[in-house]
Amino acid sequence: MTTDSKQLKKQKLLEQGVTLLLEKGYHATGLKQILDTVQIPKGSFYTYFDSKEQFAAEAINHYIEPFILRLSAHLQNPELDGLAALKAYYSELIAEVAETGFKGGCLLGNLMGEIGDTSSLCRDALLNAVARYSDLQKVALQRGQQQGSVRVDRSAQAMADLMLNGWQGALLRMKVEQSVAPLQAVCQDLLDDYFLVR
Amino acid sequence: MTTDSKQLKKQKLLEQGVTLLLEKGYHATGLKQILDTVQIPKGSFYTYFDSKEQFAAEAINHYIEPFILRLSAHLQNPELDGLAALKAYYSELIAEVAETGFKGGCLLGNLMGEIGDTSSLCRDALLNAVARYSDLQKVALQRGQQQGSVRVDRSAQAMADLMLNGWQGALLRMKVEQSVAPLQAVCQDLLDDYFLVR
DNA sequence: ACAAACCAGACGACCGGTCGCATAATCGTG
DNA sequence: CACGATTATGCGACCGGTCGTCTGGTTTGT
Repeated sequence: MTTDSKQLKKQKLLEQGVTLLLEKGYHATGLKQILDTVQIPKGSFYTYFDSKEQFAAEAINHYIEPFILRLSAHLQNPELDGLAALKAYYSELIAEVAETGFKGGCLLGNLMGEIGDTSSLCRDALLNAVARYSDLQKVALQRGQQQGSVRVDRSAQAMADLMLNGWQGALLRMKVEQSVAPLQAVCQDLLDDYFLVR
Repeated sequence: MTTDSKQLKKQKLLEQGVTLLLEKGYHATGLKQILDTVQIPKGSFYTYFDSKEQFAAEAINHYIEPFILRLSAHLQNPELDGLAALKAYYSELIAEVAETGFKGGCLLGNLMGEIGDTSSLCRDALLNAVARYSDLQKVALQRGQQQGSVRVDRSAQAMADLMLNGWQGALLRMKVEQSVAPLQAVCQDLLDDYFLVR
């Protein structure tokens, strides 16, 4: 098999892996199920990945990339200041999750809860992904501070972390309440009030 | 077997169940493991519970009770106003989790993430538990509002939800960062700043 | 013809759940 | 009260299924 098509199959595995991990979690997702849907024989799995655990770690990185790109895109929109970019980004996310029926939530949050303290491999991947994501939000807030829309008596990093934590908690609530209301609430509380200049 | 000793064994099952569910999650915890540690034969499990799922639902209720009692206790301390009671309560939780090595986090949060959108039985239990817990925090904040320490331009319920969501998100961060810093940060951001009167 | 890559199937372990047998408790009868 | 018959209960062994992982025969490419 060519190196190209191998990478392509690996990509497909990760893509489907993200979907299933997001839908059912780590332990409830079988490798067989992932392999079947992308038509890759079970015996071949270990030519792509060392183990299920390492597969999940790669899936984590594969998952976060689009989110970073999308937030970056909003940040490069010259019409939006830092805070407005964040608002636009989260509005988009809320609209999307409403369409998909409140399923899944965030893979990062789900795996942090399920295996964040039992799989060191995944913990490292999660740490890295969260750090990159958090940094980007920090940048957005920093810009907002420079532009005068975001308060400066709290560090951008602290506000980014609060936003991220509140969002993760709201995603959990969304799951059980089957509603985007918690997501809207946290965005409103933080982006439309707490983060504003006094 | 007497009804009394049966209830006692059921209690033991729930106790150990909570411990293991908290430590490893729903799907990674086997009934056998729970039953072995409390010396109850596997065949007897279904005289206590209808299924693993229903067992988890009961474990959820069994888990949240002590937290409600503890927060209630702080609220009944006449020396503390509503906000101070919340601060004292969360300080206690942080101190405890630091001693236990950042393991587990919150059973409610973990199960919301793992099975909150796949097990309707557990979802109902989670909804109920979260509602009771959230209500109690709302009461604390309401009292703080009456006593003049908590801002009144936001509803106590909204602030209670924000606190709860931020706390859950911080617990996830704690797991992967192996540190109580996220917990302290969210408490400080909300209880020492955002919730204060302007 | 040979090496490398691939993959079917098997492996042992464990899952949640069931079932029939052994034991215990209750009852009927002398 | 004694004792066999009958019912109720407890539980170890087992069910079909799935798990993640490994191995060795087969295919592929050179």
